[in-house]
Amino acid sequence: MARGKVQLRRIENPVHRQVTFCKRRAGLLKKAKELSVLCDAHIGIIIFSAHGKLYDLATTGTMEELIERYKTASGEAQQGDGCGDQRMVYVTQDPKQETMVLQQEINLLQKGLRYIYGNRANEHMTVEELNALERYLEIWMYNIRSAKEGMLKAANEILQEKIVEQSGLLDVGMMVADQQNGHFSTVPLIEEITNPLTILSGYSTCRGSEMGYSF
Amino acid sequence: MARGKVQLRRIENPVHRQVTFCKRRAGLLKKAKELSVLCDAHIGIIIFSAHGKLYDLATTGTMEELIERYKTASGEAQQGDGCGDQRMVYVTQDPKQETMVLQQEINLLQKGLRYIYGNRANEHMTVEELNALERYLEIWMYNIRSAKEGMLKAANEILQEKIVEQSGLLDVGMMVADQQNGHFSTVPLIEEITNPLTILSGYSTCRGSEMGYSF
DNA sequence: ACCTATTGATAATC
DNA sequence: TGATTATCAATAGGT
Repeated sequence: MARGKVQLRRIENPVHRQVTFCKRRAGLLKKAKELSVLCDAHIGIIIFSAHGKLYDLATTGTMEELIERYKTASGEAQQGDGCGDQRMVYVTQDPKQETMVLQQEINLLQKGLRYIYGNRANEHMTVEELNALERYLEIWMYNIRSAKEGMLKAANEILQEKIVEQSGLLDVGMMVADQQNGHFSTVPLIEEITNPLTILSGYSTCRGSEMGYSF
Repeated sequence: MARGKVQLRRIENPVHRQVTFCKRRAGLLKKAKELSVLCDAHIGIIIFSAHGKLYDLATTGTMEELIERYKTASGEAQQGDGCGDQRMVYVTQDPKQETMVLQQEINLLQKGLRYIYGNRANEHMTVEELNALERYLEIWMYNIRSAKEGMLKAANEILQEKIVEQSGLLDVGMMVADQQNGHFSTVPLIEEITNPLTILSGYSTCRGSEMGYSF
């Protein structure tokens, strides 16, 4: 890319190769994170350096989850869509897969519960799992707050209707308070919710030019 | 990239999102192949689109091979016994009661999951439940971030020890940077931490290996 | 590590 | 979809 076109073959100079490996590896992972955020994709990347060192990334949940999902998805697979140059394996989001994703998330949540509430000596969580959990929670909070907002709006609309109907004075504050402690089952949606995991609020950038996770 | 800087957040327009997904997915896989060729790296990529379609790439052998290798390489995570356990939220003595509280919370979480993921028409949550869930999540986030900070501090201490041991010049920045995309990938750099540790009075004397952290 | 000249990727548009 | 192109982003080579 810069100062000279690069040939698409193994870099012979070991120093250059190592430097390029570091730079491009960072670039690749950054691209993956961007794709994940921009397009609701769930991406797992496994990189083994020439010397066997492992680098990995799971934009959603844990790598284990993605691997499990991969196995079931690739098991029943074929076909391709019209777009890309790569083989595409799985076709549609079937209930089985969706159920599995859900179950995996529940498992992680339960593990997190035991870890947080229980004795940490009996429950071990990797940094990766903790990060995955944190991302889940952020998304949940977003969804929950959206839902509450939606409820409030719906409540307000109903109030408005009643006010119009009666064309009279009504103690609005009283009614809203009433709804809050009661049951309001008709929950308005915010928008299409494909998969909450993917409504990632863009990852934050570390100060400087490095990209990283929010802490 | 072109005609306007892109924001790092989910693309709302479904058409744009799909187009970008196709383009960037192709770009990502191309980059991976280049990295693999240029630097002798073995790379596996798993991509699930928002609709559950699977796209994958294995630059070397099969994905299954890479996955097996991944499990071996990442499975070398270790764990230790717990050190003084901090219970930040609930302190319930009776195991039976604690179990019950846990189970209740799990039930709420699962309900929340179904609510968020599934059809909201089939799952109703009251505002009160949503509020409770939100409180749980806030507490969780606090705990998870604390745990991560504890891990980081423990990791730093180990690094410090290594530096002292060698009583020589070691490029710490390099080491950490190297780990960024490796298995410490989600742990922020040392320099970025300083203050947050004040939250963690309880962890200060603990070593990572003594706390059940898996690095 | 850090800096730029270049190349490469891609968002908008047709 | 498939091209085109104006711009932005990644990075090779050098310090």
